[in-house]
Amino acid sequence: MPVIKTEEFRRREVKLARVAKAFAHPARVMILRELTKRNECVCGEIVDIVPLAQATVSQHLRELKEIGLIRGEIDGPRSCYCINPKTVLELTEFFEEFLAELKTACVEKAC
Amino acid sequence: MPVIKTEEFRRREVKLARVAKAFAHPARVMILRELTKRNECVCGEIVDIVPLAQATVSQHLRELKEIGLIRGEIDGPRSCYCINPKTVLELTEFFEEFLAELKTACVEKAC
DNA sequence: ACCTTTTATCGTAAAGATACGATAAGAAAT
DNA sequence: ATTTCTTATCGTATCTTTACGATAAAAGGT
Repeated sequence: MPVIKTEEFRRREVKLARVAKAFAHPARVMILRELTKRNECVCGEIVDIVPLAQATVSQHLRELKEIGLIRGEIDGPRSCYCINPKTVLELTEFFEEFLAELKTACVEKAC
Repeated sequence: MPVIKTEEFRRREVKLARVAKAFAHPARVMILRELTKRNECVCGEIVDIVPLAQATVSQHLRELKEIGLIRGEIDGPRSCYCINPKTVLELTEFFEEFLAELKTACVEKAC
C-alpha cells in the first residue's frame, strides 16, 4: 500500500541537524572549547593552536560565526574572536532538550 | 615566531565531532526520535515515514547503527530496528557534558 | 612610502556525504 | 518452484566539506 510520506522534514529536525553540524568537526569543537576557556577575546591565537592551515582555520571560524556561536570583529590586521554567549546558551539548551528526550525515552523502556 | 601547533586533534574532540555528525542530518534525527517514541522494535515503518528513498533511508540507518545508537536485526525479509539504550545513554551523556561545559563558561563570563 | 604582520578570500583539488534507481538476497505465501 | 514482499547493497551522479597555497586587504611600524 502506498504510504503517505512526510513531504519534508520538520523545522525542528532541520535546526537540530544544523546545530549538530556546527559541532561535527574536531577543529570547531577545539575552537569553541578554547574560546570558552578565555575571558577576553582571542586575537588569532586560535590559528596557532589548531593543527590546520591558517586558511582552513579561518574557514571553520566563519562557519561558527555564521551559525552565531562566535562573534568576530574584523579589527584591522588582527581580528578578534570571542564566544557569543547568548547564542551558545540558546543553541546548547535547544540541543540539550533533544538529547534529554532521547535519554528519558531510553531509561523508561528497555526496547 | 614559529608556534608549535598541536600535531593532532585530541581524542575527545574527534569523538565529540563523530557523535555530533551522527545527529547532523534531519533524517537521522527523525529516525532516532521515531524509534524512541515506540516501545517495540519497528520493522521498516521508518522508510514509510522519512521523506527519502528506501535506499537512502537504509544508508542513514546503517550510519546510526555503525555508531551504535540503534541496533538492527536482519530478520529475514523484514529487519528490526530499535534504539540501543546503552549507547544512547553513553553518547548523549558524553555530549551533554561538553554542552554543559560550554554553557557554564558562557554564564560565568560576559566575554 | 614601504615593509611587516595578520587575517580573509579566491581558486581549486580531493575526499566525503547524500540521494536514488536498479538489483540482489532472503524469507514467507501460494 | 514461483511469486511477492522487504530490505540491503551496488553503481553512480551530484553536492558539500575539507584542506591548502596564493593572493589581497588592512593597519601599524619604520
